[in-house]
Amino acid sequence: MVKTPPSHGGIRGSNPLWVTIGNYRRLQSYTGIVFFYAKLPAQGVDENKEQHDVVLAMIKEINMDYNKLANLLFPEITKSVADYEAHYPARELPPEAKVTRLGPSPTGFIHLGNLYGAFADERLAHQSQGVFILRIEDTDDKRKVEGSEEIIINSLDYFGIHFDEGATLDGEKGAYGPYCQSNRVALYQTIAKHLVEMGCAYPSFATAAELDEIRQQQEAQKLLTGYYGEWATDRNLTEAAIEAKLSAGEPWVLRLLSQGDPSETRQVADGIRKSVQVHPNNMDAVLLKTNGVPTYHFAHVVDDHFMRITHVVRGEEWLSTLPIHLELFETLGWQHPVYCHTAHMMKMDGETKRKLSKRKDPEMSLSYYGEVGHFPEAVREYLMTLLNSNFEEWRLANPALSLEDFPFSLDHMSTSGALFDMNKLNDVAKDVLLQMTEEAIADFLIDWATKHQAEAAAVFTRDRDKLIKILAIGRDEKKPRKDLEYGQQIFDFIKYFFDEWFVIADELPENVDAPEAKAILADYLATYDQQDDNENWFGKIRAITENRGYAVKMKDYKKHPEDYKGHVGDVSTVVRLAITGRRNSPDVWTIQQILGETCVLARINNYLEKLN
RNA sequence: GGCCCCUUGGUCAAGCGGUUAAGACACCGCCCUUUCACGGCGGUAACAGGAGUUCGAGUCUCCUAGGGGUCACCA
Repeated sequence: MVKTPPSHGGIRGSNPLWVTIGNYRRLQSYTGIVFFYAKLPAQGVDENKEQHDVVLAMIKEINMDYNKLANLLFPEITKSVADYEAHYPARELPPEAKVTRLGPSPTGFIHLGNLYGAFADERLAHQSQGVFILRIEDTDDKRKVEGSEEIIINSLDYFGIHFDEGATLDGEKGAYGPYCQSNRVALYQTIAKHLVEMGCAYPSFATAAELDEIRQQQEAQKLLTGYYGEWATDRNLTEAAIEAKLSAGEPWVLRLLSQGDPSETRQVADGIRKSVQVHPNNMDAVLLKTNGVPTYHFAHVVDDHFMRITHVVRGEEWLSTLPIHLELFETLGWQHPVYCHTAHMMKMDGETKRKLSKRKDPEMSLSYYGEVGHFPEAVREYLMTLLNSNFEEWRLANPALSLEDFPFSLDHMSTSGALFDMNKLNDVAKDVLLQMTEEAIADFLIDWATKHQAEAAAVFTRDRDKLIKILAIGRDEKKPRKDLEYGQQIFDFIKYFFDEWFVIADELPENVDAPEAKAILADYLATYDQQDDNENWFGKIRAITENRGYAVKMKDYKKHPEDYKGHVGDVSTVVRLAITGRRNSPDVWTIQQILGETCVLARINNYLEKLN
């Protein structure tokens, strides 16, 4: 049998409601103003004059008690809510300006999914002449990792996410700080004290063992687990009992005295999902932990109110605790921000998809992308294709415009989780790199190698001009080459240009055996001239092809393969193999121009020897 | 298990009651080609299932199923 929530019987909103405290039952407005008061087991209100007077007296008394309790719990707190309202005035911004914030907890780990959300925050704010804030949510000591703030800031900076306000590498910036939650405890406690004064929060001394006991009973009875309703026995603690426990030094947490009725259903507007269905909260959620530091739920509400945040972008895992946040905003009489719950970025795990996990998916870590040298512009471009469904279409129409020119909008965000697709990222990268100059790519590579690829760093730095020439191959044409993706890939792709890493990696083509290859290379050496232009050079290839019985035209070979030893591609592949060590490479003549005569001849001679 | 979110091809996704159900990536084939790449042409491949509303449903309703998330003094 489901028990009726014992602590209320009224309807939330503008209507008053019943609340039970200890042996008393009272009727109050949802902002905490007490109208009537009666001893249990009263089930209704007797409105006769005599009782009314008694009630008024009791109200006076109980209000005194709340103030007394508040002072007992928070003797140090002397400021009022109004003081803070004055200290953090409304922002002076254009009407459409959005104020957003990123609130990472300093665990030192930040992954692609976080970047996805951060990018949305950033676009929303900066596109509307708003403000983008970095707030460090360090309310859990256990999770704190030394130096992780720096990692977070640097990782985001690498991907072009810059903040207007909040924590920075050298101190804090902005008038709504402090921006580390651990430095805002006095503020949280002031609001907490206010809640106690209103009779909307109370100290709870329940130990972990007691909570566990409650949970087990609830499970046995197949009831919803948690500290709520009549299970929340510390709601009934008398003033004397509280005082005794406090002076005995018993640890306590501050809990919300929830007044919600979960049997109701509400639709809440959401920036991304249009509307989500929730049931009002009835959990007496912990507001302040034993150490006086707030939980996320409380800190979020207080901070986003006083930092004057307009839009909260966060993952859909927060949907389930949204009712707690809504109740807090309402109880405090504050307007809540526009919630924007994003879909999770997913990953394939065996046969099924799942949310990205910091523990299981190190390769999703932003630091990983830096290590293998993904270009931030490419990652941003890819992320935007996931962020807004109409972005690819826009990009097709505006290939040269900056990403910042794209009108990002919440309306085009997906509500279902997207699988991260490395393939697509690399494809996007090719186009992005095409828009960059070779110099910019080279400088990025040198910078990347310096940090993550020491052996390449020395060579790239020494041969920067050569590197630029290599990167420039085939980019000027009407149909430019697109084979550059990310640092490590580019390094592997161009290694053969440098003697440090040059090796013969591939086999001869099927149509050519070793003696034949030697003959071809001998012919090639005999007429080799570094001064040849591309046309002359290819004329010589054609001559060798014809003289040795290969088809000069691919078409001829395909028609009558039996008439030839092979085709011109086979001949050039032998030469290519000698010079690059690979069967696949850009135009051989261009490569020779970059390598220089000495190097080309040496490589051919070495290969000839190898063929013996 | 309760509650919430989600569900169009392998992947990302258009679609807002009438379409031959777009496009991109990947894949396959052909063409071009001194290789690769690029490019061109073509192809395989989808509305989770079932009822209902309607002249007509991927689009609206309900149910079912599947996936995901969440149920802490973690965020």
